[in-house]
This record gives sequence, structure tokens and C-alpha cells, in this order.
Amino acid sequence: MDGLTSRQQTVLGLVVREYVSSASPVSSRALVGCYGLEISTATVRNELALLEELGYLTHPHTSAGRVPTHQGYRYFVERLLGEVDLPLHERRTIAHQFHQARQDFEQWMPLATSVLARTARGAALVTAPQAAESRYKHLQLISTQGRLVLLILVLRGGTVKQQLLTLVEPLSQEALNEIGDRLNQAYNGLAADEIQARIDALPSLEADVAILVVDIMHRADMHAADIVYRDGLSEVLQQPEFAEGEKAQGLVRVMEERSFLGVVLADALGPEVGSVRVLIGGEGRWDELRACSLVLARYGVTGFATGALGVVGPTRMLYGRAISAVRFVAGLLSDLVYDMYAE
Amino acid sequence: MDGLTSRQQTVLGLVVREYVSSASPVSSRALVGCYGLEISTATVRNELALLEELGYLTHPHTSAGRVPTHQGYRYFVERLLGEVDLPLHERRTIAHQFHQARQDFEQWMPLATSVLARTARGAALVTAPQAAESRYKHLQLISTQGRLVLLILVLRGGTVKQQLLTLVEPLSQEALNEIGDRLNQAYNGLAADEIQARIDALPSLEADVAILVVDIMHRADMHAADIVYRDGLSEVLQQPEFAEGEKAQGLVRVMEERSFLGVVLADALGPEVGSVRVLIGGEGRWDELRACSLVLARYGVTGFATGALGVVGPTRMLYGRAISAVRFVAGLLSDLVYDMYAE
DNA sequence: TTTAGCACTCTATCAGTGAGAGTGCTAAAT
DNA sequence: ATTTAGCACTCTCACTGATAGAGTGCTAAA
Repeated sequence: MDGLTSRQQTVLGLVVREYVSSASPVSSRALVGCYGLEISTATVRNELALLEELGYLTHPHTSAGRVPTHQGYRYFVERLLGEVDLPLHERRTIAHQFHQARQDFEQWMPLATSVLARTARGAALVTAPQAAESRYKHLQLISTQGRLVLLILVLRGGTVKQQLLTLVEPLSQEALNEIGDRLNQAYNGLAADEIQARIDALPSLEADVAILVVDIMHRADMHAADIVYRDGLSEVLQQPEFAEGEKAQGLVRVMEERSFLGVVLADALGPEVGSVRVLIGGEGRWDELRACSLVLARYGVTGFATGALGVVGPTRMLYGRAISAVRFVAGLLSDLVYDMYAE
Repeated sequence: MDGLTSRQQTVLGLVVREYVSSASPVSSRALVGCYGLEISTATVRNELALLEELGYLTHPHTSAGRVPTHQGYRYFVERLLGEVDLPLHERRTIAHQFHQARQDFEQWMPLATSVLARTARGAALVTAPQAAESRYKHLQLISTQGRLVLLILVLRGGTVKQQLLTLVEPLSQEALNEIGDRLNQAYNGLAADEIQARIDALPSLEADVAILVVDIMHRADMHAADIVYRDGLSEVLQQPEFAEGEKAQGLVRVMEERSFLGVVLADALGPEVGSVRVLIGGEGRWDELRACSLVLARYGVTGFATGALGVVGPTRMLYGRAISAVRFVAGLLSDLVYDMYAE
């Protein structure tokens, strides 16, 4: 059975569970005592020694109990956890909250983040959905004062972009509406490059606006993932592994620094919506994350718009809850994105 | 001279400056040695003892140097700091960055936050400007799929609100435009209550939309301050006072928890745009903030739209830089808000 | 009023000690 | 061949002096 006997698997699983809940090294006595194993502590010790030799456990020092290694957590997550899901009543509560907020577009992301943080008992991150390629939906020019105009550009999928625009000479709101109407007629549903190709045919003022529109759409394609929602950081920082400030460094960085998060996400998830990924202790690639695990997924509709979401916590995290929470919330968000892009 | 002799003021000032830069208790020898005082360490010790008796300094223990108390920092900020300002070249760089971003509405807040964090060397917080009272500017209904409609509401000052709307039966984009045009004609520049009062006169579909608009405007008035931009937290957490995790608790809470921040801001700033406020060690009111200082200001135009911004750091912070950075950035943001509301 | 000098106090550090925890090993039992 | 009991061994943790060093407070002289 893939290298480990069934009893070894049981023991490894119990060590992980016990360590996750107690946060201190697990002794053979604790395992036998708390979980009613039908074997003696000495036998358990033999198994523990073997599991350590195989790299699934370590010793902080000779006379301490065992602690799972990253490899141990990975084995736990991949082979021992099985198919986990949130209890029905939690799924119902969450689904209900999303149903309540279904019309309130702006609440989707904050709600998802807060639900994720509370359900997974970790720090939650959600990036706004980013369209594979922005497509023009609607433009509105709104006169402000004098030559200053507020340009509102709506993209397919409901993304709204704002930009200021200074005219050479003031125009009435009616004139602005006309420009908007003409561009709306001409560009509905087009991508930035397609608009770019048709700019020549326009009179100069429209062309100026169109150039700006193309520019905004390009920027939207580049930077949509910069918008990150966060929640639950302060709760996670109370975990004992972060008692020494510098241990918390990686956690705070991944929560705060867009660029760092971007790299991690790109590397761990790829562009396609798929299954939940678990990143344990930085996987040797990110040293700052040695004490942290991330449970990540991409949501949305591949080819239309996707975003990422995830939970960050200590390696000693409740993987079962985190994975099922991430999967469930990703599913809900994917449905919302689907509704917004299906036309 | 308000209780302290000029020499005592000098000594207090030096203790604060030295402690801010060294992060460890200041001895009489260090003061004489590093700052070239023309008096002996014994004399300094006498002054230190007096300043301690007056409550401006403390002792961690008998044979340690002096550390400023909250009262000491307050005296320093109010009487000893004088009029501080950022060096010209920094002001120029910052003004230039804002000038570059002047058209790019969506960048204002992130830019202000990032500039503030880097300039003040602290964690920066900026809340979005909130209108004293939302006023209707423009409505656009955009047909999505079937009966689902995306409602885009622009308020005076450039705030854009989005909401989904499910129609009883599908309508063409033209029909939606007509509804939008009629409401735009009728409601331009009105406040929520004024719109509320005129709903009766409308046919039912328009009335439904108008009810939703009023609802959105009310929500905007309530919750605009919920949008908080943050930056620089991870740098501040590296400061030695936050090496023990629990000391960082207050800092992270004020940075992360909207509700906590809201209470602090409301209490410290009031609703009017005014001068920079300095909150030292939670001022006895917020125990979590005992190790932190906040430098806060309200920006914007009183009566039209205001927001708050501030820097959070350890009590041992560079008050001079923080105060001048907050004042300068608040000024820049106020100008931007003024431009957006002046009509 | 200032200063030199000195006693005093407190910390930080190191070494040493004993208790306790938990293992690893060995030899006996199943 | 496995499992188990028993015990020696190791390492941590908490406590205890003991010491050096830092910095003060006080006193008496300048």
C-alpha cells in the first residue's frame, strides 16, 4: 500500500491531527491515550521511528514527541484526508449568505473573503476576477467642471473602469452623450486590439477617446489581479507559531505584497480553473513561507474570466476545513462569474 | 517656560530622538557623548531624574537608561518638534507622482497609501472619500443576459456604484436607455431623500429602479468609509517592539479590522477637515494600541466629501516625518477631491 | 549650580543542577 | 516474526548562584 502499511498510515494521520490541534510535539503516550489504539506505546514508538526514517516526521530534540515534516503533511493531504466537505449546515449558511448578496455586485468579493476566513480558520485572500481579454460593453462620458470629463467604461463581465479626461475645450453633456453613443454603437463587444484597428475611421475627438479606451482596456488586462481582498490576518497571527515576530514575516508578506502574492499564485495555480492546490511550507521555493501553508484555487470560467482565492495559515493548519472551504467558495464564485459572462 | 527649563527641553528632546533611532534605553553618557552637550553626565542625570519625576521619562529598571513615556512623546510632539516639513526634493517627487496619476482616478488612493507608507516609514491607511450626502449624477442600465440588468450609478464626486437587477420580463437595451435617460433628466443633482419624495410620479418600472437607486445612495452614505487602503504593514512589523507576536496585535487589528479603525477614526478626528492629530499609545482609551502611535488627518472638503488617512507605527516613531508626510499627502488628496466636487 | 567619585542596584549571561518527558534499545513474551 | 515491558539515556526546562557590566543616585567638593 504505497510504501506505508495501513497501521503506519493510521499513526501518521493521528500524529498530524493531534499536532494540528495541540500545537506541541506528539508523544507515543498521547497517541495511545487519546485515540484508543490497541497497541502499546513501544509499538507506536517503533512505527514513529520508521516514519521518521522515511521522512514523514521529525524530532525537535531527543526527548520530545514527533512533529510532521512538510512531506508528512503532504502525504496526509494527498493520501489520508480522503474526500472532505463542509458539513451541510455550514454549506447552507454560506450559500444563503451568497444568495442574499446576489444582486449586490460589490459585496461579492468582501463576502467571499470573510466567509473563507471564518470557515477555513485562516487568513483569506481573494483576487478580483480578471477577464481573459477585456471586451467593450459601454462607455459613458460625464461632464464635470469646465474641460474635465469623467469617463466611465463598462467591460463585459461588469468590470467598471473610471478615468478623468481633460478636453481641449468644454463640451455640453449632450455632445458628450453623442460621442458615447457613437462609440457604443461601433465598439460593442470588441476587444482592445479590434478597437485599435478601427480608430482611423473616426473624427479626431472620438479617436482621442477611443485611444484612451484602448489604453484603459490594456491596463485592465494587465492589472486586474492587483485588486486583492484580505481577511482574517489578525486571527492567524495569534497562532503560537507566529509568537516570534519574524516567523510571521512570510505570512504578512504574502498577505500584503501584491507582487509576492502574484508570483506565488502564478507559479502554483496556472491560468486555468481547476482543482484546489495545497502549498506546504513554501515547497522549498519560497523561504519566507517555510512556516506557512497555502490552500489555493482558481475560480471563474476558463477563457472568460478567472480569479484566485486561497487560505493562508501555519503549516499546522486544518487542511480538511481549508480545502473544502476553498473548494466550496470557489464554486460559488465561479457560478457568479458564469452568470455575468454568459450572454 | 511652561514648566521645563530650556535645558530640560533640550535633554528631553535628545532622549526622544536618540531612543527613536536606537530603540534602546538612553543613558546619560550616550546623551553627552553623541550630541556634544557642554555639561557632564552627572548634570544630565540630575535633569533626567527630574524629567522622570515630572512623568516625561521612565526607567525599565534601576540600571537602565531612560525611555520616554507617552507624556514625554506628547510633549515632544507638541512643544519641541516645531513646524516640520518634508525636504523640498521629497515634496517635489511626491507631487510629481500625483501629477502623473492625476487622470487615473483609480490610482489615487493606492498611490497615496504607498507614498505615505514609504515617506513616513510606517504602515499607512487611507479611507476612500465619502460624500457628506450622495447626490445623483448619472444612471446607466446595461442589459446582460435575459432579465439580468447591470445598473451603474455615478454619484457626484465620481463615486460609481454597481448593482444587479432582475427584471420581471426582458427589455431591449434601447428600452433600458430610455428609462435611464428619463431618470437622469429628472434626478440630476438630487439627494436620496429628494428622489424618494418624487418616486410616486413615475410609472412602475422607473419607480422600481428609482427605489433601488435611493437604496444604493443610502448604502453609499453609510458604508463608503468601509473601503480602506493599506500599505507598509510588513515593514513596520520588523521593528523590534513587535518581535513578540502579541505586541503586534493592536497594530494588525487597527490595520485590518474596519470596525476598530472606524471607531478610532471617529473618536480621534471628528467629521471636519482639520489639522493633523497625533494619537500616542492609544491615549489610555485603546489598550491594544499601547505600543502604537497613530498620526491621522482628515482630507477633502468639509461639507462635500472627506476621507481619513494616517500612519501607524510604534510609539517610538519618526513623528516629524510622519506628521509632515500626513499633512502633505492630505493636502494633495484634498486638492483632488476639491477638483472632483467643484462644479 | 555643577561636577567628580563612588557605592549601589539591577540585568544579562553563564554554568550547574535536578526533575520530567520521551525516546531507543534490549530482552522477554506472544 | 511481532509485540511488549522495562530501563538507561538524552535533552529540555526551570531554577539557582555567581559574576561582570551598565547606569544610576547620592554625597561632598569645586
